[in-house]
Formats: sequence, C-alpha cells, structure tokens
Amino acid sequence: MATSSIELRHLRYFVAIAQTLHFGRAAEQLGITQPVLSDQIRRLETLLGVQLLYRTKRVVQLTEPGRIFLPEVLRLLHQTETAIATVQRAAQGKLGQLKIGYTGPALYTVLPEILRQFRDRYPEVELSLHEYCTPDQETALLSGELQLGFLHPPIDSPLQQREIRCEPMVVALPENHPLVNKPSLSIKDLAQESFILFPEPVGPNLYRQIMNLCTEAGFSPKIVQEVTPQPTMIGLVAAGIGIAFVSESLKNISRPGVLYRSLQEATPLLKLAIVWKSASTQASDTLPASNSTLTASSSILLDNFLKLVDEWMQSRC
Amino acid sequence: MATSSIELRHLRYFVAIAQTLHFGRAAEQLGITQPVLSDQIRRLETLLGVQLLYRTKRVVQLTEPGRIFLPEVLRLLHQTETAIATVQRAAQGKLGQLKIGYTGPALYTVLPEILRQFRDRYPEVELSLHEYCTPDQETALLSGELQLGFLHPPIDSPLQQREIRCEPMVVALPENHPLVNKPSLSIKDLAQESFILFPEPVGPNLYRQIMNLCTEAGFSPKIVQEVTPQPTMIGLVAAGIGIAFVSESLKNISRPGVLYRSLQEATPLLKLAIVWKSASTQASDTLPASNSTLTASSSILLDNFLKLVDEWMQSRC
DNA sequence: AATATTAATAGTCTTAATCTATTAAAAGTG
DNA sequence: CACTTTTAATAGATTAAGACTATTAATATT
Repeated sequence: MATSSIELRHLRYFVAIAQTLHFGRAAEQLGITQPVLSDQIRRLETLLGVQLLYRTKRVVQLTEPGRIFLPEVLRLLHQTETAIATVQRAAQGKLGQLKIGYTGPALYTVLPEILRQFRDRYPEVELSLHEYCTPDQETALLSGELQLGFLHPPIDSPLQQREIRCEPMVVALPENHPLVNKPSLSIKDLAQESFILFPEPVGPNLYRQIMNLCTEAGFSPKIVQEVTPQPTMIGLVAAGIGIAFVSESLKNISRPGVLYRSLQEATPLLKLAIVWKSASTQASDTLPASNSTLTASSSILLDNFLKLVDEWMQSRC
Repeated sequence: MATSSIELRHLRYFVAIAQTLHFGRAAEQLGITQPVLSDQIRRLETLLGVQLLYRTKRVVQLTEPGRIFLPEVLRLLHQTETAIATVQRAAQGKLGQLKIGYTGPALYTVLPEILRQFRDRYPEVELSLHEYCTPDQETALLSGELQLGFLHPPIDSPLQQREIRCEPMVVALPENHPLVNKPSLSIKDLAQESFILFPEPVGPNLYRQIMNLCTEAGFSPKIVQEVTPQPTMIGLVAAGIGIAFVSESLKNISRPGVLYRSLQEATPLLKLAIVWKSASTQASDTLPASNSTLTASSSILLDNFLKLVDEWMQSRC
C-alpha cells in the first residue's frame, strides 16, 4: 500500500526526465541511477493516478497531461526556491517588518535621518511607524505591539533604553511681544504670561519639569490652551494667544511672526531615548551558550536597527 | 552530514506547528508522533539554516523569519494541490488543447454545431482551429501538427476516418439566367456555360468528379474563374460572371440575385469525414492488455471528441 | 542476423522516517 | 513548598523507502 504522498523529489525527477526525455541521462543529471528514476516516476504516476510519460523500450514522450503538468511543476519548484531564499534573507534581517513608535518631537529631530539611513541599508525591511506619546509607547513596547520606541525618559518599566539626544526647551514668543527686546530672559520674566502647553499625559515628565521650574521661580503658570503637536503650538503663538515652551530643534521650522529665546538660567531639558524590550524575556540568561541565537531569533531586525543607531551616534561625536 | 533536501513533508509539518504552536497537537493532527515532528522541524531548520521556531520547554513561538516563511509555504502547498488537480483534470480530458483542421465547406455544415456541443461539455479544452484544404490536412495529421481533421474523402494515407456527411452539389445560377425557368436541369444543359470553380489542389477528388461528369455528358467545361471560398463563388455568380457548383448547404446562406437548382441525374457528391491518426503508431496491438491505457495516454481529448461526434450522429438518425 | 541502446525488473543495502518509552523543565495547584 | 500536570527533547528500536548493482526484454540500427 502506497501511503506516502507526493514530495518535491518526485517533481524534480519529473522535470529532469521531461526535459531530457531519456531515463539514463536524466538519472545521471540528477546524480541517481536509472532504475531509481524509473521507480520514482512510476510512483509519482501512481500517486497522481495519471500517466505522465508514454514510454516504450525505446522512446519516451510526455503524454498530454504530462505536458500540462510540466509548466506547473516548474513554477512550483521555482517558487520553492524563492520561498527558501526569502526566509534566509529574513533570517539575515534584510527582510521583515519593524514596528516603531515615536513622539512628535522625535519627528522633528533625529527620526527622519535615522530612518533614511536604515532604509538605505535595508531597503526591503518595512518600517511601520506609529505616533504615540511616551506612556502609550511604554505599554505598547511591553505588550509587543511595538518593537522599538523613540520616546522621552525617564521610564520605569523593565525595558532596555539608550539616550540618543538631549535638547533644551526654548520659549516661543510672538514677534511683537515686549519680552522680545530683553537681552536675556529668565523664568521669572514669564510669571504673568499666558502659556500654551501640551496636555500632561502626553509627556508627564517634561510637564512636571516645567511646573517645578515655575514653582521654584515663585509662580504657577497660567495655561490658556492645551494642544498637542508642536507646530500647532507655534501657530497659536503666532496668533498671539500666548507663549510656549518648545524643543530647540523647532527653530528649524521657522514660522513668520514667531521668535525663539533661550532661558538664561536652568531650563527644561527634553531627552530623547530609544527603548526596546529586552530579548531575554524568558530566562535566557540561564542558558550560557545559545544566548546569541536566542537574541537573534527574537529580532535581528531590531539588532540591526540598534547597531545602525550606535553607528549614527558615533559619527556625530 | 545532512544530504537530503527539503521536501513537501517538511513544509506540511511546519504549517501544522505554525498554526497550532504546539508540538503534541500538531503531531496528532498530522497523524505522527511528537518526537518525529520535533526531529523533522529541526531538520528543516538545519536545511534552511534558519531558526523558524522559538521554543522553550513550555512555549512555542514563530520567529520573525518563521512568520515570513509561513504564508509563502501556505501558498506553495496550495499551488501544489492546484497543480495536482490540474493534471488529474487533464487526464480526464477536461483540460488541454486539441488542434483541429477543417475545410471551407465543413465550416458551413456540421462544424459549428459539433464544436458548440464539445465546448458545452468540455469548456476548458482549448480548440485550436485551422482552415486547411484536404491534402494539407492529410500531411498535417500525419506529422502530428493536427490531431483531428474535417476533410473530404477519399484519402489514401494510413489514417482513421469516419464519414459524417454526404451532400449533393447544386448549381448556383444568376437569377436572370435562362436556365432558371427550365423545370428540370441536366448536366448537358450546362455545356455552353461559363464555370466558376475552385482550384484543383483544394479538392482534387471533387474536382475530378465534376470533370468526369462533364466528360461523360460530352463536353469540357469552360472555366472562367478559379476562386476558393464558396461564398466568394456565390458572389461572382450574383455578378453574372458564370455559374458554379456549390454544396447544397450553401442554400442556407441565401444571397440576393442567386438561385440554386439540383441536377436531375447523377450529381457530384461532397463527402465530409473526420480523420485522425491511429493511436497505435507503435506496435501497440502487439500488447494485448495495456492497449486501452496506451490509447488513452495518446489523447483522451481526441477520444472524447470522437465519442461526442458518434453521439451527435446517432441523434441525427 | 548481430550489435547497441534503452527502460524495466530483481534482489540487496543503507538511510532516514517513524515509533515507544523516558527525561528534563516549567507552570499551575493544594 | 512539595506535588501534579504539561510540554518539548532525547534515546533506542523498528520499519519503510530510496538507492545501488546486475540483469533482462525489447527495439532500433548496421
């Protein structure tokens, strides 16, 4: 009883014989002996229930079903090779999907440059980008929804992180504002001002930093508007609604009607870090040798990304 | 040393485990035992050089390459099934290509009806039709260029044939021709007429028949024009160039200005036969038992066509 | 008629796929 | 914390399948 099913071997053998139309030569080509080939082809025909070859002692020909089968099989074998190549490229981190979170400020500083470099090196890796605020990124990273985050420390979750940038906040003023002409600006000068600020949950740490600075200067800031994207904040500043703290890199996006001033004393600092979940979710550190492969299997894509960020930072120093 | 290569079995096993994420259940589903599955998957990973699964003693997960591999493999297995189904349908004569030759007159009688019936029953068989005159069909059938011919016997080649129709030729006359009013028409009445005839090589037998008839009636026909398609001949008759012998079924294509008259005495007969090359090209009749399968492998499509023609003829009696 | 070519057959050997039984590790439970 | 349950890996034996060599039967070709 022939229990076994059709295997790729059978198909490879069939192709060889369909192309040579000669059992002896086909067998030689395949590196097997002729009786084996005869047997295997017969087995294939039995499994299919279809006669593929018309053979006499002298001549071999494809039957009509065989002629129809051949291109199908060729396509199949070709796709098998493609699939194997694909999975091997994926294993090298040249293929796949990387889910990345980022905050608004990250988008105006390092993110574009890093992403561009990564795409240049790994053009077939799909980068799926999601704008999340820092706390949301933390949970998404822990759940595995994101694999890498560009966010603002400190964070307390058990995640790996690496600070990649730290920039001071500056004050954005409408161009006709009286403080524009003051040679040096202090926090105390802002006591009576109307503030445009982001909502607390979007960046609780920075929010606290700003609040503490004001409190130390002896006042509680009057918040007239809470909005999220920094360009929107700048827009409101231009409209004369109030003043705002924005990250220094926002200066690059110059907007008519808005001027930026640094604070002379202590200033809020916006730190940017990349954060990811440690590969050793399980007790992988109990296994001594296979550690590297475990990390690799977890995500080479991530490793490659981190490596690239490292290189990028070194080239900046 | 792992000499063997990747087989469909490995892929089937991988799919099962990728879907269950459980060695035990996947093995059960596959009808094998769990250690076998573990071993085979490990072997697949070795052959690929890629870790597909991340496994602890407790949990099984797909690695990123594994996730990418899965849909490829599913597609591959699906196409394998499709290819198998295709070749099996081809073996039943439901799929394939049949090359058929026909003469002009066949096109105006039985051919359309038979083709339509065949298409209805075997919609996926591609009928490739070629208009050839009788002698050309003979050589094309012998060389294998055509598998079936609709032509006009007799033929002397060693081909199988079956007469499917025999129709008398009628005389096509311009409507203002004096012979139109004669109650019964004889060959002798045509002695002085101008004839429009097909060239001899197109239908040597019929040509000879007509010539003999005229000779017996004591004259040699005056041929004013040799043209091929019968509708063109009718057109020339309508133009008053001469008279013509056409097959009776041409009456169906009524053309203003042309009238048809039968000959009262002996009349040329146009026989139509289907002709094909015998399946026993080799000495297949020396083998007693496997004869049917040999015929089948040669062309079931042809067999099916012949069977249908048989049915069609019986329904006509 | 003789020779060469070719696919099939017979019989043996070896590999590898599979099985059963067991182990090691991890998670849940009283 | 011990105890049970669950799960994948390991070990060893068995069997099936693939592959090899040698031979045969049939058919062209000379």
